[in-house]
Amino acid sequence: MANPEDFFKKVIAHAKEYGYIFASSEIYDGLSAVYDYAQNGVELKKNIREYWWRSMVYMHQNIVGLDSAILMHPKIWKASGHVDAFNDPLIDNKDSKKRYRADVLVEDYAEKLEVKAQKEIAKAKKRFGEAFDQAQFEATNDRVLRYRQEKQGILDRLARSLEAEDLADVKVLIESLGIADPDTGSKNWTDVRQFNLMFGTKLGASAETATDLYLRPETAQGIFVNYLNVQKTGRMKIPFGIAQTGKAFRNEIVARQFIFRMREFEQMEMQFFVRPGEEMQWYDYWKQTRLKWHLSLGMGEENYRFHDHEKLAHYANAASDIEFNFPFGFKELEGIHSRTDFDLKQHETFSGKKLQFFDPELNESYVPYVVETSIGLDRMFLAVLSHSLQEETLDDGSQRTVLKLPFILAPTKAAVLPLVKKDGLPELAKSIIDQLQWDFNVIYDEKDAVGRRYRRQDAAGTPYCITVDHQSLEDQTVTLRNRDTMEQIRVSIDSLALHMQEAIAYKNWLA
RNA sequence: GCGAAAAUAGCUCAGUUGGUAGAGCGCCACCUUGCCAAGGUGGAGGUCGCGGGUUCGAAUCCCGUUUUUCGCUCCA
Repeated sequence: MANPEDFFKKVIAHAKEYGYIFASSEIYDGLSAVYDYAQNGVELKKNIREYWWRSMVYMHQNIVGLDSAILMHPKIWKASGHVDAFNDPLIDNKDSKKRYRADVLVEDYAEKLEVKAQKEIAKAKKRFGEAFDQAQFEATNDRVLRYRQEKQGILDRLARSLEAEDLADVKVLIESLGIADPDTGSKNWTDVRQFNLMFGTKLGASAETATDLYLRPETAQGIFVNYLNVQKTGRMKIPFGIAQTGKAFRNEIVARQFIFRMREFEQMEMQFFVRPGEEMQWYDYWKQTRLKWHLSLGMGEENYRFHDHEKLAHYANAASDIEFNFPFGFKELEGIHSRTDFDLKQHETFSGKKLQFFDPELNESYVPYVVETSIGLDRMFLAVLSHSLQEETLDDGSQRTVLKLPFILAPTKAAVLPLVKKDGLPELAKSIIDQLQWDFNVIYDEKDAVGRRYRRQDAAGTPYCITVDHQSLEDQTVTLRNRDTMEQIRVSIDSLALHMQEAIAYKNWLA
């Protein structure tokens, strides 16, 4: 299908046309980077969530679920580092129209001074050869001392300004140092502005007494602050995990690429608590286990890859992404992080409560290490949807648009179609609906020629079409058509549920 | 948030130098056909993204604004 950009547009158009995703608040011109899941979208999303939940919670005896609140005590975000880390001072260059983090610009400048100092040291080393005493040189050389002093002065002032939230002074600092746009050399800067990436809200109805709260920017913290409750009431022994799905919110500066990056999104996270020192083997275990889960959906091994992080976040000692081949290239779909004991330790400090686990085998208490798997449900949705949308050329040269969703994830499992809408065929078709709808999401359609109805279901992603014809009235058999092969088999009405069950059994997919 | 482009029916689009909107598909009803989309007849649906301005008159010209797309910046 043409080029990736056009294809991505097709995915978006298809998502709307077939009732998967609508822009939020559309009749009011929409709300930037917020989307609603439509009648089919909500089913697909629910099925993906269920597929994840079963693999995590039901298939692991030592993993249990949790549904913590979106609103949490504001101190949690202090402890987690989000209040600091999600506050970036940004500055724009008016000429190049590029945006930078103001603190990074200053830090880069300071780093250049260090580079100069290092050059002096290297020069001296060359000059003096074997006899060179580096420590002594660094302590006495005027130039080195001056560079280092200046560097420290700049960093101290930056730290003071940021601490005091004096953004004007950060700009003064940038101007007085003559820092230029690294790309263009322009020094024409805007003011420094603060961007808070967390959504704020208020607890309490009256404005005076209200407390400032945040909508959670990740679900993980709800697990950390509950871990000991779960461990005790569930009699969990390390290693064990807690899984949770739920909404999280971030004020992304630029939200783009359809549902890939939204301001309100849903995460599926599992925090696995392990003995300190054993985190790397569990990290490897979860990397492999999670990749296996993805591959079980049959969307092609070549469309996944690991991306190991070089630069680690403040809380992690190892981190890797599972990237998926989206229409706009390989992008992060899931993250597997070894979070150490950072979060729990932080919560011990901020709450003043002990968050230790007593390990009876070792006969000692410790704060567990945590290995996290965190996947964006909306991203997974986009991965499934974009991979499934295919344009086929049939043997007779005609075209067909088919949404080849994994059967187990498809919103509607079957459409029941009377060949004609007379002679009692609709009545029989409806009685089949009555029978199947206890176990499957099925729909009825009698409009238009049957071939047309097949194509309509193909485009909507329905795996099966069940057609009732005149023979059905005589021998209680119908045809069962497979979306992907377009092949039909004649089966008895009684055996329909069995055929379908076989095709969407978790055992046959997850195992 | 900055820059560029776009916005007309559910979708894809047309609309000539300004003279108060059309097509195809889709949708609904009826008729006809009946196993791989696009038969017939009839019908519903648009104050041309929104708000101002110019004009006797604006979908069309001007300004602002919102949203979308692309590029930049950001993305534990």
